[in-house]
Amino acid sequence: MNISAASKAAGLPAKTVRYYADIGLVPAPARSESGYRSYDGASVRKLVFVRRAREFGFSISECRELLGLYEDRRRSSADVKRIAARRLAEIALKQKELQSLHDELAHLVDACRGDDRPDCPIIDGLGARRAG
Amino acid sequence: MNISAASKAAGLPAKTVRYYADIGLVPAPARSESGYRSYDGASVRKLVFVRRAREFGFSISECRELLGLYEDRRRSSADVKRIAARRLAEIALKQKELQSLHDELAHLVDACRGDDRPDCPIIDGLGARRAG
DNA sequence: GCTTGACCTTCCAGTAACTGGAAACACTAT
DNA sequence: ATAGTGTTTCCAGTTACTGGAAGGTCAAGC
Repeated sequence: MNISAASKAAGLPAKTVRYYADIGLVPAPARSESGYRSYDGASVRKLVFVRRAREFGFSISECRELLGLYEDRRRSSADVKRIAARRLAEIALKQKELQSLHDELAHLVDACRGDDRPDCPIIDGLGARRAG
Repeated sequence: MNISAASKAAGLPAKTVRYYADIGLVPAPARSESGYRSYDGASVRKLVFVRRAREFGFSISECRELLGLYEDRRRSSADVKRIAARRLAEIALKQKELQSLHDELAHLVDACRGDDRPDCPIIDGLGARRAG
């Protein structure tokens, strides 16, 4: 399996597949005689795992941790749950921030007539923070 | 007003204030005889404007646009509203993504006993995408 | 006048996680 | 033989800063 087949199977760009091996996130693949990278099912499964974890917003360094646990037959669920719960808390926080951002900006957009006149509550609203 | 006073007034690190002038986002400030940057109220107002816009998630390039409109006495509300509405749509999309991410990860965390046993729904759930 | 310390300057490098592109080699089909 | 596609390495660029080194400036205290 050359890199483009593996990258298609994993759902990642070939560049990214190379990159993940370069930084040691996944093991460097075997090479053909001519130097082509050669992938098997196990490598692809790891790449899928990493892609999924990245989609969940885990950082590369968290992916390293998770991948370690993924490969370790003796890992406890507790370790994994700890990392996932931390990530979940970050997501919840991000959601709250995004919500207040949305509300504030939506308020400004609503207050803006959107016509040709220079008077604009959005610009005014960006100029100074209101209480809250 | 030296840079640290201006940066405090604007609510930005001094490094960032320098950076914004370096990339031409705000005009380069006047200099004292000894080469110190010297800020006035107008520069500070612009910096506050940029800080606020950045807090709203506008990119530097969008800030450039908005700042241009902010400074242009003849700008129409429509221009500003268009940029803000686009940003609002992006925020809404991000919110939806974050929500499904949250739900899926929360589901996995709930399904995990979090004990010492190696059986772990989170790890399993990262390995393959379920329908949905 | 001299020192101390805070503040200022420029410049270079690093961060996260890739992505784009050039130059050159390998493989396949015609 | 040649064309076209796939692959390799390596370097640079992206975004929006941030950290740090080396050195100049200013005000206060002795």
